[in-house]
Formats: sequence, C-alpha cells, structure tokens
Amino acid sequence: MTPRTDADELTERPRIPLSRRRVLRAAVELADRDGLASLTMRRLAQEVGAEAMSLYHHVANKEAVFDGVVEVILEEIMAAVDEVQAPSPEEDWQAALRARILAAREVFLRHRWAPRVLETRTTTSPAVIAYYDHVVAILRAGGFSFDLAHRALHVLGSRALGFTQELFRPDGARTANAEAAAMMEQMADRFPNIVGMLADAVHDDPDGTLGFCDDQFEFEFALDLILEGLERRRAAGS
Amino acid sequence: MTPRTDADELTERPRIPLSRRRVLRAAVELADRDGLASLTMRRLAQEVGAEAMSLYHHVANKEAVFDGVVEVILEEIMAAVDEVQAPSPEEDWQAALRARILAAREVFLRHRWAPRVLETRTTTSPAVIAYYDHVVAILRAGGFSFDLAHRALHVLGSRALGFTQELFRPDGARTANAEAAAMMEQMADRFPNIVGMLADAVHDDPDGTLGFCDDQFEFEFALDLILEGLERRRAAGS
DNA sequence: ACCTGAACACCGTTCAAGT
DNA sequence: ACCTGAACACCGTTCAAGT
Repeated sequence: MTPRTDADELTERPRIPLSRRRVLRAAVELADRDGLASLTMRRLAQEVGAEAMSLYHHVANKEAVFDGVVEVILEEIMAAVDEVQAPSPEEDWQAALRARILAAREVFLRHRWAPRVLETRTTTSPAVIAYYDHVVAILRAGGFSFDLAHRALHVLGSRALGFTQELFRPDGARTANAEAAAMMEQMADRFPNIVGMLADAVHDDPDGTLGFCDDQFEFEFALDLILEGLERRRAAGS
Repeated sequence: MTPRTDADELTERPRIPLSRRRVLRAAVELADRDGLASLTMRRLAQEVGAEAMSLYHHVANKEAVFDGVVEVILEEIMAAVDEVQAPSPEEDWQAALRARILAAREVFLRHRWAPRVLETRTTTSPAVIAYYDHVVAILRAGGFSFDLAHRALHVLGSRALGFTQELFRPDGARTANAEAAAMMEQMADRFPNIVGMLADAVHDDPDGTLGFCDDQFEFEFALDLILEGLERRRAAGS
C-alpha cells in the first residue's frame, strides 16, 4: 500500500484498539442497521476497521459473537427494567412484573432481530439467567412457591423477556388493505373462519389505519391473561 | 466418466424422476437425520441422487425449500389432528382444542428442527392459514366472537400448533446432575432465587431421573392456564 | 423438458508470517 | 501481543451447454 501521510492521519478516525466490547457493540449496530443476515465476520471486521481474522483475537468464533450480542441486549434490558416506576412486588406482584416486562419489550422493539438470535442460543447465558432470577424474585415477593414460580417461567417463556415470535407476520411491507380484501375474497371458501374473523376485525376498525393487528394491544392482552391465570393458581395455593 | 454397464443398472436403484414432492420429502428426512444445518442444496441434491443445480427445476431457491418443508410438516399435523378422538367443540371446546394441540405437538417432537424453520417464514403459508382456520372453527363452535377468537390466536401463538421455543434448554446433552449441583453452588450468591428454585425442584424429584423440567408437563400446564383464561373471557362475553 | 459442469461471489476458519 | 494475507473447504446461485 502507499505510505501513510499526514492527511491520512487526519481523515482516518483515530485507531481505537480492538476489544471484545467494541466488536460486540459494532455487531449490534450492524444488525440494527442492515439486518441479521449482514452480520458476517467479514462485514463486522470492516465495521471496526480491521480484517476478519483480527476478530478472532477477541471472540472465539461466530457463535461467540452471537452469545456476546445477546449479552449486550440483556444488559440494555436490565438497565431499562431497573428504571421502571411500578409498585413493589410485595404490594402488587402483577403490576410490578407487568411493568418490567413491558419495559423489556421496548428494547426488543429497538432490536427486532434480537429474538431470532436469542432463540438459537443453546447454552443459556448468565445474562439470561440473571434476568430470570430477577423475575423469580418478584414472584417470590408476591407469594409464589418455588414450584409455582418454576412453572410460571415456563408459561411465560420468552414473554417474560418481552417478546413473542409472531406467527402471523405482515408479508414484508404491511399488506395494503385493498390487496388484503382481494385476497380474503379469494380465500373465502377455503378458509371461511379466518376470513370471517378478518372481515370482523376490519369492520371494527373502518379506517383501517391500525392495520389488522395491534401488536402492543395483543401482547398486553396475552400477558394479562397469563398473569391472571398465575395469580389464580397462586391464590389457590398450588 | 466410464460408460454404463448392465451391472450399473442393477446396483443403481431405479431412477425415479425428480419432483418437487420428492425433493421436499428428502429435505425433511435429511433434517430429521442430520440436523437443520445439514440441509444445504448440495447435500439435498446428493440425497436424491442428482446435482445441486437440478433442484432448481423443481424449487425456485433455498427459501422455497424451507417453505415447502413447512408445507410437508403442516400436512403431517393436519393428518394427526384429523384422527384425534375428542369431544365435539360444541360440547366442550376446551377439551376439543386441547386434544388437537397435543396431537400437533407430537409431530413437532418427531421433527425438533421444524419450529426453527417455521419461525423464520415471513410469508404465512396457506397450510398454516388452513390450520389456524381449523382452530378458529373450534373456537366459534365453542361460542367465541370473532374478536375474541382473533385475540385467542395471538395469545396461543405457536402453542396452537403444539410448540413453544424453550428458553431454558439443556446444554447440548442434558447436564449431568452432579455437574448441575456444582454449578448451582457456584451461582448461589449471584442468582439466589433461581438457585433456590432449582434446589426445590430437585428436592421434589429426589431420584433426578426426570431431569429438571418435564417438558410435556410444563407444556400442558401452560396450555391449560391459557385455555382457562380464554374460557373466562368468553363466558364474560368479551 | 430436464439435467449438468464450470464458474462466481460469497461464507467461516486455519495457518504461517509479519510488526 | 496483536494484527494480517493467502488459502481451504464450504455455501447459494447463474449461465451456457448438453441429452
């Protein structure tokens, strides 16, 4: 290459030495900006101004990058949850847990690719365990036995962290209403119940500004149903 | 290559012509046997005794293979669900839906990689819509408004199909009990609540033969809690 | 119509060599 | 100690050529 000149020194941003921390932060930023598929070792190296091979001095391999990225997200969630204003768990465990879960959810709304990564982790990270430890603490303060708290974690699953994998996802860009209506008419005989349901939903929302499903509303509906079911079992002393 | 001989004709299995159907079935078998990571175009081609490029005459690309694989699994689920012995939905919608969901779950237990594929599909396949249409039919027969049926689908999410992504998964091979105990002692100060919970669970199951979590039990506990919550809202007429 | 070989533009990762 | 270039063994996919 050509020798470095003073001009280069000025235009180049100063070389911050590589570190695990810096690599992981860059990975999150890259996924935020260009999507999870863009998170390759080569692109990540480019992002931090190094060669792909340099990354291996700070992370063992690509799996370790995914593990680390989950760590970073979990820290963001922990910080968000700590700042929540809510009744103490002793006073009202449902309100306390609900508020924290909704705060965690906001983090995932900022990193929509993150659930997909979290669900591929086979070894549960200490950061995830720490989060669930916090959830169990709230349940215990609310009067749960360890046994019921354990079952509660399974019932909540990823919802405790603030996300659920939506099975009915909009096809890429949200399907236009006109297009949706045409599709519904075409499907009416094959899927009479779904079509009836969709027709009803559109009727309830004549402007159609909200689209078919209000994610936040559905998430809270499910969360409340689950928290109520758990409270009933707790009160029954199971 | 060498010219074909009569011996070749006998040892070679007769060449069944390639077809979309045959490709997709082979894809499911390959994932069952060697895991989802092994499902590459090149290995799939090998599986059906052809070159990778030949596949492209029957499927558009790899995404289409995943779409097709979901189709095959959904057909298997539909067949399993159709054979279920259960009360009619008019009589007892909870029992009717519960039995069908548990039947669907058995299909996913045979294809443990399938949830991961299903959750990456961005365009909801007709097969999935058909399944959910069936679920809505049961809810309607049980007295649900379209609006509540819609919310029920969101609450159930993938559980309606018989699976949930387990966030606490055993690390590869199920962690040995001795190892688990050692880890717990080490974690006691950092995660007091989780450790307490685990200690309690082990106490309930002194032999430890079941391991920490009984997946089937947890799945049914969550399912029942959710179905009860939905029934309460239906009875309240929301 | 259906299949194929060679080639292209990517991957993650190893290794030996640089400073 | 930290970084790198070349190389290896893979990917999915295009294209022109075969039958």
